[in-house]
Amino acid sequence: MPPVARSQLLAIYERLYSFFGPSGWWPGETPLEVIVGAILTQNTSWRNVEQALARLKEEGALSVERLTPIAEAQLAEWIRPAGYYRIKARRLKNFFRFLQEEYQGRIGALIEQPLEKLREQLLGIRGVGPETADSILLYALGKPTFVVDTYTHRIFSRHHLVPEETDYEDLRSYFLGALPEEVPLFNEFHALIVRTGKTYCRKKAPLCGDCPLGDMGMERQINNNQ
DNA sequence: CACCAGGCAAGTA
DNA sequence: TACTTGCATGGT
Repeated sequence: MPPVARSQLLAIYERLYSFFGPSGWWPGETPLEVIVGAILTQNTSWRNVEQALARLKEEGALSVERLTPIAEAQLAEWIRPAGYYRIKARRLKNFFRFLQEEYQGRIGALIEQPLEKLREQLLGIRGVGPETADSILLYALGKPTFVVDTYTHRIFSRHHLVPEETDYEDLRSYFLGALPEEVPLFNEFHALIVRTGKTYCRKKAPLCGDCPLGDMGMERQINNNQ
């Protein structure tokens, strides 16, 4: 039996959806913009990423044709507001090299590939870890994977819904195993988790008293204390 | 001023 | 294998 039972997980989803309403994620107009945003937002506030994306649009550079051959130093300068701009320029170039070499620069060709093969390929790119890979798969390509992030771990471990030591792949497996395989559900659930984390589950100043999850998870905590 | 944000990889023991 | 550190801007 997984740490999070199916019925409990769906109840949590319903609670969050009732509280926040639909999220409309991912905030990006094209698959390419979603992919670039996924790399730029690594350990970085979305507000900063927006500035970098806006700059790329101003420069007319937000396309596969422009980004594939672009000079890394030039790209770094344009994405500077997103932070870690040198390493992220390298990571973006790594992605576009992969896209060119494996798929002739065609994002449409990615979508035809099976989920697990594509996930392994993305994880093989330097600078694309599990969260970035799953974000690209779900939000840019519409594949049925679940995106885990720091908020997922923080919220679920704080509510004693999973053990503190649960890692990324374990959390992803729990969600995938407990939820019906529906892209819109995976999409909305992750968005709701991030919205919950931003408002009610910060690293400091937790504000757990006002958390929309209320006391969901307390039963498990009592069980653990037996 | 300190701390944090929708990670990831490289270095160390 | 299991920690630790570097990467960097911008908002609270």
